[in-house]
Amino acid sequence: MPELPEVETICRCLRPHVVNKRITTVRTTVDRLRSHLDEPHLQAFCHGERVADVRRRGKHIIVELSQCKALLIHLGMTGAFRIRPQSAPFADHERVIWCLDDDTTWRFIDVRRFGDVRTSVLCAERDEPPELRDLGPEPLTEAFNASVLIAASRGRQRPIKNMIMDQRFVVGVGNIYATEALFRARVRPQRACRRIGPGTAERLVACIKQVLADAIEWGGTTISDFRSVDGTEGKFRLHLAAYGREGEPCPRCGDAATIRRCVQAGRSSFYCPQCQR
DNA sequence: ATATTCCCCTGGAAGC
DNA sequence: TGCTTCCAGGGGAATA
Repeated sequence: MPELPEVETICRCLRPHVVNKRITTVRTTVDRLRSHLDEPHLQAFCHGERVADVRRRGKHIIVELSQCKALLIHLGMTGAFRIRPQSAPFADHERVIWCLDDDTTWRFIDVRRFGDVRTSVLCAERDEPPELRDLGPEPLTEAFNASVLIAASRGRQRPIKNMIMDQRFVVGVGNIYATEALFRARVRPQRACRRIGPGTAERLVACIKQVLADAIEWGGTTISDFRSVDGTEGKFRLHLAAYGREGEPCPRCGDAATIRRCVQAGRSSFYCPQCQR
């Protein structure tokens, strides 16, 4: 569900609720999410800790505690957070509950349990957790640029869409924003990445950055599940040009062309056969 | 090494 | 109405 703009939105919304609060207790309601959930370990790890910061790396959320300890949280497809009073009973699909010292609780909700809550230890404050070392550059930084794309494409046969969704190449881009960026850049998702020239690479990189920045402005995209910590929906859905629009006229070509759907790497792609080449 | 396919899980929508 | 099938924003393991 959540890609970079949704995770960024959630981090911004979560921060004021948890930063500088102290964790008193951790409760889990299931044995496992994506990986095993060890309640005693989580409790020992978090007990008495003050939340120093909440930040994002790709689609991962890093909750920094003191002394380089951190929680690594991934939202998977349906993960979300809610802040509720200590007295509120457990609701459906609440998987991990942190009790804070201000009489509130911070709860991780995840219907499909594709999410993940792990503990980690950083080498230094503000450092990258070792578990995330293989991640590619952040798309909204200078480290992600056309030469990186060209270099990663060399000698590769895979479709460009698969490449930009590969978190080792660039982080944070999932199915929706890959689809939208390719539409904006007029690049067909099936195009072999090695067939992307320097000009097209520049255009595509710019479109990836722009679509992610736009989506952050609108608080992300809500198709069905996504909600921020305060329950608000992402408004970027109204600005999707291609995603989910199979059979509709292309926003660029008008009635001259119809958006098509195909399946790549097991996920739906949407594109205009006329203006995306 | 590289590129697909399968699978984890649940619920909502569409089809019959 | 009710049952079945398909589909979903992610990612990692298994497989060609």
